[in-house]
Amino acid sequence: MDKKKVVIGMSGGVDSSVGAWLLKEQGYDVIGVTMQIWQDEAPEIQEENGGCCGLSAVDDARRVAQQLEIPYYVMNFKQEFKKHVMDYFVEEYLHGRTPNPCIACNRYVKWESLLTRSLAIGADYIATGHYARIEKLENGRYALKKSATAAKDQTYALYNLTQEQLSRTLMPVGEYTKEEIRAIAEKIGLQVAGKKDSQEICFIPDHDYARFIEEHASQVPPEGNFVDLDGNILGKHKGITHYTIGQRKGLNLSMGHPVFVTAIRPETNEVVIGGGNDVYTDRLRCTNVNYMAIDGLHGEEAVVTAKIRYSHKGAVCHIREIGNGIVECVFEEPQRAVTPGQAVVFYQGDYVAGGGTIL
RNA sequence: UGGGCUAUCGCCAAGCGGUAAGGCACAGGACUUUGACUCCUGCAUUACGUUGGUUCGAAUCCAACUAGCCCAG
Repeated sequence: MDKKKVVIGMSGGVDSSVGAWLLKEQGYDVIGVTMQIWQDEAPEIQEENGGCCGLSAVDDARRVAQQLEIPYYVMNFKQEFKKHVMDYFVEEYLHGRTPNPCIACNRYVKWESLLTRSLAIGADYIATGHYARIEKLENGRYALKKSATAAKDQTYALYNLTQEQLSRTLMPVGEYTKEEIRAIAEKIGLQVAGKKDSQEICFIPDHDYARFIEEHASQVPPEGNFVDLDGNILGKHKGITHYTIGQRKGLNLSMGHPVFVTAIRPETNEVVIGGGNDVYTDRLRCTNVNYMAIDGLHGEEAVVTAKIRYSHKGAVCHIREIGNGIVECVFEEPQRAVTPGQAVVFYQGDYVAGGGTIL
């Protein structure tokens, strides 16, 4: 009757800390691990970030592990992170797309790399402090289910996990609300109870991602023209890496009414500008689809609720395969700022049916 | 160089003798485990092309000057 061994990724934040405690309460043999992913050693900067990737983390996480009396290790995943998250991030922007680094980090670093190494040291599962639940459905597939708190649901950023990964993952905080988690943290005396939630891209603390791209790309796209939908030149832009679909701020265009980026054209180095209504579309196509609750569409059309960004409330749409692994998604109501590079995630009820990368 | 018009915040633009609207842009903040969006706040040194004049008082009336535009050439 050996206890099941689980490795939990600890960021030093409230969620993963309480998650570790919950697992221990549930009778698991818990091992705490913090993933070293990008930090250079600049503690003072890191203090600002908590949560998912803030590796200021290490000290906090170690302290929590000591308090919970569980073994604790730091694992170095800098190479994996650089390749799958940072390089990908830069490359996407250079092609005029808008990446979601958290999704890539989840699948390739937090899961793929951490799971592999955890299994290697004899673990049965890995766990994280994400607000999501995992269930094995009647059809035999594993699927993410929205967390108990809709407001904190994090299934969107996890849609890309594989069946194998899901089958070996535990998400202990998914059954609770953020308030309950903080309450537990206080009850068991964790110092991180009041730590602020993380936000912004973790590896660009100053939020100046355009500069980050300049520093990490061999060459960056030059200045170019802002053009309207008819092709008229409206002004100069600073390089396509500075923009994303739906963006309003920073364009420095005074048209008398608000204007937004409606398209980015890497081929001509143009950024297309339009009014508020021009940024709505009722359809999109996506690729690299990962199926979760279902194993595919099998040529059938399906009606799902789709989220096109982390904070999107979700909208009803019809999806169908159109060949080459591409899925077309037609919304019943036009959606604002469908953005290439971002993820579209399909939900059937509270379950993640699948998702893909917007083209 | 003959006739006419216009000059107000970075851009557009109210104001028509009584003590500088508004929109856009911009800045700061809030929201947010991606980028955005959205929301809140701020944003014309007696300052309204310049110099004088008339008025208790002018961005608002007058004159000259300067600049730009339009018609005539």
